[in-house]
Amino acid sequence: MEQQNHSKQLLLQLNQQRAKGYLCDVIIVVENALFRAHKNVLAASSVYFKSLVPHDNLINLDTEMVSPSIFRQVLDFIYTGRLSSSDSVSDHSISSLLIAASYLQLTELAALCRRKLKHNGQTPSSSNKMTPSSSTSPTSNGHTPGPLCLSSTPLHNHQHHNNHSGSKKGSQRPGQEGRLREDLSEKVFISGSRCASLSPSGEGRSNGLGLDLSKRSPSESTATEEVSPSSLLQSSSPHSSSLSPTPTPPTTSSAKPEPPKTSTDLQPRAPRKRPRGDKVTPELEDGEVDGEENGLDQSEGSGHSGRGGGGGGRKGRRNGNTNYIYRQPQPGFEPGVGDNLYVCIPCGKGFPSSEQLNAHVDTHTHDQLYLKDEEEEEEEEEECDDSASKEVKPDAEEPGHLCTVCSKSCKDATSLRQHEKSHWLNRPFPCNICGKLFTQRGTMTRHMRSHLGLKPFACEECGMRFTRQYRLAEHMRVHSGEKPYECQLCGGKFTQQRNLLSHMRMHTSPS
DNA sequence: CTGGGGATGGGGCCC
DNA sequence: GGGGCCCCATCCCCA
Repeated sequence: MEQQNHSKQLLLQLNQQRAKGYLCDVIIVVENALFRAHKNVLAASSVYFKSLVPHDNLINLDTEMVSPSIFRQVLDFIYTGRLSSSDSVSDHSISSLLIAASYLQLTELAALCRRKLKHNGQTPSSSNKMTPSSSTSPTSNGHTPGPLCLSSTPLHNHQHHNNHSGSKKGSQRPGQEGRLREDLSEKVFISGSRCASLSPSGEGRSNGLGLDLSKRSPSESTATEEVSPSSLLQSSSPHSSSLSPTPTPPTTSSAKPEPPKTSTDLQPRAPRKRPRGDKVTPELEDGEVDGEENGLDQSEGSGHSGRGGGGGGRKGRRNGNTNYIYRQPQPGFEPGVGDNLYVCIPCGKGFPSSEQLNAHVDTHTHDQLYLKDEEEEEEEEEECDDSASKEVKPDAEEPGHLCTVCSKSCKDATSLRQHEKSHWLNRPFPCNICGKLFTQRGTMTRHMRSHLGLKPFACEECGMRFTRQYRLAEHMRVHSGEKPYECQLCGGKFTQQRNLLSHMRMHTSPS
């Protein structure tokens, strides 16, 4: 007994889910475009993806090998077994597809392309150099094989992933692992910079994550094919910057040399049973993007944007401390509930399709982005809108470089400018993943790292990793036992200044 | 159950 | 852009 159309129906369902972003657990970045997909499907179709998806939730493809339009066809093929209509599949397109298929080790697609070219009288030789059979496998590290890279290195030897596996099993000392990871992280950053320079727009700005944060107009962003719902949301921002990959070889979110899969893997020898109970790791855990951005996973809480869910979940605690300008869900709206899988972060409205979301996103005016965060700032708002938010004047006439808003004295114009940014109501730097807005690019970049799990700083003692060097230094006192902060009232000593301050509040509080 | 301490994550801000 | 620091929030452990 056999269900005739079982596989066909299954694939159809998967493709429909992909279209909606439902349960998609990986994002493939190709130039300006983001493609959401299912790891299982990719792994089942491509040896290349199979080597990457277990470790990475964000895969950056080499734009020299595959363009967004081509990858779209590739993805369509993976999910349907068919190529696009013939009109769009010219010989040139087929050649490009063949290159992409070879690069991605999609043997069936590559064979299909070769047959097609042969049928059309073309010789696929030029592309054949990348065919799977020629062992041009992408370097397993995911760092692009590139046209000139014909390495047949076994995937497991791949430095990047090898590092991963080694670290998990403790075959490597935590410290060594940490150092290796750090190196890898740096490599990624370097590659990001390099790629930024290759950005066609010329405006490419590396965000330090290997992602080009070049500003793009909403129309540009929304026009991007297959952009994930979350990225669409980000794109809705006037300052939207589509999450564009740097034209580098498949760099992956793995800039993080693969973080431990679970919190327990990070377990320091001891301080705690787990680093943070509320947070497995900041990695882009499977489904995190979907869950948080699409509101699909209600169990995961409201996520970064703080919409819905009442602040539950791992990061709910952050809600009280965040200054989302654009976070309040519409009353009565429950993101991700029912068919409204596409949620607009700014207003919290849900839509059943990306098209409807896109249309809705366009209705947000520029002004909406600059809604005041706090009512008490209303008075300042006028000043800021008139002066600071437009262009902070050099303030050369102010003797002490006084802030026009709070009269704070700054040592020079640069400091003043930076200080005045704190008064700006607009936050020109949006996170492409959760949509949160920041006053400084550096803060946004740091925030993005938390999404992507980039933790360059590793403790050599326990292997625990941090996003900030300062945190690592702070953490090291756990191992050294150093307690440099002493309470002047009771003599209590603390490893961290903030805990001393917390302690001091205990002394000073009425209770 | 509660409060204090230890430890960590994230954002703001300044240098 | 990155480093450093501060602050807030939170979680876990333990007395």
